[in-house]
Amino acid sequence: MHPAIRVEQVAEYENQEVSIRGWVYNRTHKGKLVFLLLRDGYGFVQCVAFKNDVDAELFNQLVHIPQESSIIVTGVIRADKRAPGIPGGYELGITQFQIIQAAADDYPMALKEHGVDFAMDNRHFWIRMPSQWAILRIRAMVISAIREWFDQNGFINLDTPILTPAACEGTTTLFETPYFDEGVAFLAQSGQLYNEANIFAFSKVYAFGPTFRAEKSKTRRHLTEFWMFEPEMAFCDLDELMEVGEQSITYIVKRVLNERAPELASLGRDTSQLDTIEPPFPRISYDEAVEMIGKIRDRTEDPEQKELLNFEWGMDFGSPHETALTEEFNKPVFVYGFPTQVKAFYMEPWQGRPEVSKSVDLLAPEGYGEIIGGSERISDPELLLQRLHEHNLPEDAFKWYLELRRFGSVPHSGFGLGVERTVSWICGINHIRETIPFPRTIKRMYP
RNA sequence: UCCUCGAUAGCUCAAUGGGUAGAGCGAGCGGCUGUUAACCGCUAGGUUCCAGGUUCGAGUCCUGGUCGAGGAGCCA
Repeated sequence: MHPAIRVEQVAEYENQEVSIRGWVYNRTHKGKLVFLLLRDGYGFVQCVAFKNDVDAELFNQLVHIPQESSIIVTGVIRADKRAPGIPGGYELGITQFQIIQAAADDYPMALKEHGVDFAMDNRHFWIRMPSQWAILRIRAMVISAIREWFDQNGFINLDTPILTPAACEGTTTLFETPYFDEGVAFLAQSGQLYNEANIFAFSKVYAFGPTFRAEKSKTRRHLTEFWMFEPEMAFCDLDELMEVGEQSITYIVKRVLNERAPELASLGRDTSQLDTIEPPFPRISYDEAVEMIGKIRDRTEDPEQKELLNFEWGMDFGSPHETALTEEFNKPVFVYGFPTQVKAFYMEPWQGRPEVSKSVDLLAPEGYGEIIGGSERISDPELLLQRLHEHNLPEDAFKWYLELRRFGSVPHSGFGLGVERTVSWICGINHIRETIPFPRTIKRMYP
């Protein structure tokens, strides 16, 4: 009896007869020879039949099987350097095959380049193609790795609500939905405030889930629905937070390099850019960053680019600034100590410099931008209340949040890691929309 | 909200100064024993995004609109 195997296991079954269940990704025939490129969800493998080796009816069926038909194919695995596939290098010599369903002959996704609009309209098919399949396999590995690292380092996963009351920051960038007699609920932009409650019961926690932003951002780095991984730690200052950031990011990169090498190779990713990722990451202050941007601007020839790099102390970075900064480093870089005025109300001020907050962003290399944003949180109840008022936030909505500071307040810190931006960077791809199975952007909700 | 660009066969694109709308891929049929998005031959496949205008004649020029893309702003 031959075992049913997964394509990723082919190397273990060399010279054995096996079955593989999957779909016809491509078919090509050359007279008395037919090749099927079969995908089974775990990889892509070439299957071959010679006309003289199989019966005439079977050969005829193979020659005519439509792309995307679901089949079970049986045969002997053999090593062959000519065999394409992921991982490739092995092929199956067909002895039997069974058609589960012969696909219709008008499958829309021809094996060629497609425009953005067409590819996105056919996202439900696009994810079958090797590039998208590889990216999403890497996404899953990134998520597994994040959870592994935090689970192994004393964190507990406690997820936070998606439906939240009016609160946090202004409501202009929140999606709202009717909520029974309460009026409206808002889709969460962050689980942070609830995370802060959780640390006083569990010390180190993380939340992982979707977040929603109704911003009209239309760039390669933005989605309206994206996934964020948010750790929060009691008894933790900004330096310790950065250590957690660099260690967890390094772990993620190493896991992907080890476990998803064929996928990275199929994407054409230059992994030499990732091999060097090791702690410590460079840490530069906002003040130093402003100075660096000024120098970069001074040596920039292109007047348009020069204009984009205009900057003065007190502004928040735009994409051009982040990109210019990260090009100076070959590792992710921490920028810390942003001006209080551009950051959220809950960030702890710098000791002796109240105009600066204990905040930090981690910028990915190669122009991929901010992948982590975090801070040490205000632990003093009086200061927190004052900041709420300064930001014109409703005190009663934050009653529970303020109460946290009255019963066992401690220095604490946390950050949010954007999963899609991290996957974009690791995969080296151009647009964030390819890093999530069904992206939601300002212009698209289908499929 | 602003700037720029685009829409022609199922897909990716071409079409001289305004003069019969084409190619490759995909699909169907046939040929070929090592293909890598194979190759070769044949066949089918069109409301040129929509509405109006100019003209003997509009894919092409003009006006308005729709949809999409890239970027900026925005992104606690």
